[in-house]
Amino acid sequence: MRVAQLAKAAAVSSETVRHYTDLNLLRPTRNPDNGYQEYSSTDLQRLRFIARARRLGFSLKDTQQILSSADNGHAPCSEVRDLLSERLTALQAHIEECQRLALVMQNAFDDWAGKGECAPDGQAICRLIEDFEPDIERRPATPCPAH
Amino acid sequence: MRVAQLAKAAAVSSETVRHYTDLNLLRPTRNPDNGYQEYSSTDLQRLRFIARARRLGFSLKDTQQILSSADNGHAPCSEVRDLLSERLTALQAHIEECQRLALVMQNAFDDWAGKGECAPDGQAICRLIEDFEPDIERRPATPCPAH
DNA sequence: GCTTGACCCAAGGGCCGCCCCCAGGTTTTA
DNA sequence: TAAAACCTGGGGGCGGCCCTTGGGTCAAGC
Repeated sequence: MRVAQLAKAAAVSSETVRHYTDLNLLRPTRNPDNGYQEYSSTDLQRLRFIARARRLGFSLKDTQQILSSADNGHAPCSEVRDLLSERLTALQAHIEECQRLALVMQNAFDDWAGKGECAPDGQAICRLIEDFEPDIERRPATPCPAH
Repeated sequence: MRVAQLAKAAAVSSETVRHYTDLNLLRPTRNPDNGYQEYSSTDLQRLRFIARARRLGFSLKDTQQILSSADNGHAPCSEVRDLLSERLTALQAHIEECQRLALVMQNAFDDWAGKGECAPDGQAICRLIEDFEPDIERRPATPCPAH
């Protein structure tokens, strides 16, 4: 199969396929006539595996490690279990971090409901923010997306 | 003040100060003798403002926009409120996404508790992952960190 | 046979918010 | 006076792709 076919079969983008190929997660052969990448059904299996692993919260690096374990003939299953539990713990910490931030934001929002506009006086930038100082907060270890 | 002093006064790193300076969020003058950056108390105010805004979940781009509003003599407060509510909504969506993922991971973990090792047979990579397909899942709009 | 459009390639930059390194100049401290 | 601590600009790196540039290739319709 070629890039687009493989991508479609695993419901990812062609760029993703190329990216994984660059990372050596997929190992296509070359069509000597035109230089195109030729993917096998093994590649499809690997790609689907990667997609599932990512859905389970593994990083690409995790997946790389798991795959190379398997490539070397080791059963990666206990490794996978350990990794998953690590990732789950980290994810839960991340969620709590985000929830704390959401609380801070909600509090700020509520506090501000009654305050009026601040005129720019050449001193203050925006009192809504300047006057707000949340309870002692630590930097999130895993930053929450501000997007 | 110089970089390190300013950084300390706002409890951020010198690199962060330099980064914000590159982004034109801070506007130091130059000491003509040695070419060092000289920050004013206004810069300190701006830096503290930025730090607070970030603690409230705003992105640097948001903050840039708010500051330039203020620079242009507009009171950014209503803008700030709107942005905050947008960011809060996005954050809540992100949290829910992460919670769904955590559930999937937890289910996977529980499901796997009873399964044994899978021997590498040249076909399966890791049945634990390959056999697992979570309930119909969509790609997270805001990806959760797998680290 | 020729165009059109869909596909393919490699290489590189962009996103975000910094952190870290380099190689060299300056200032502060002991 | 020497060491330690600071400063400069420029560049690369993180993750996981996405997008662009500037080509080459291929299938289908006229």
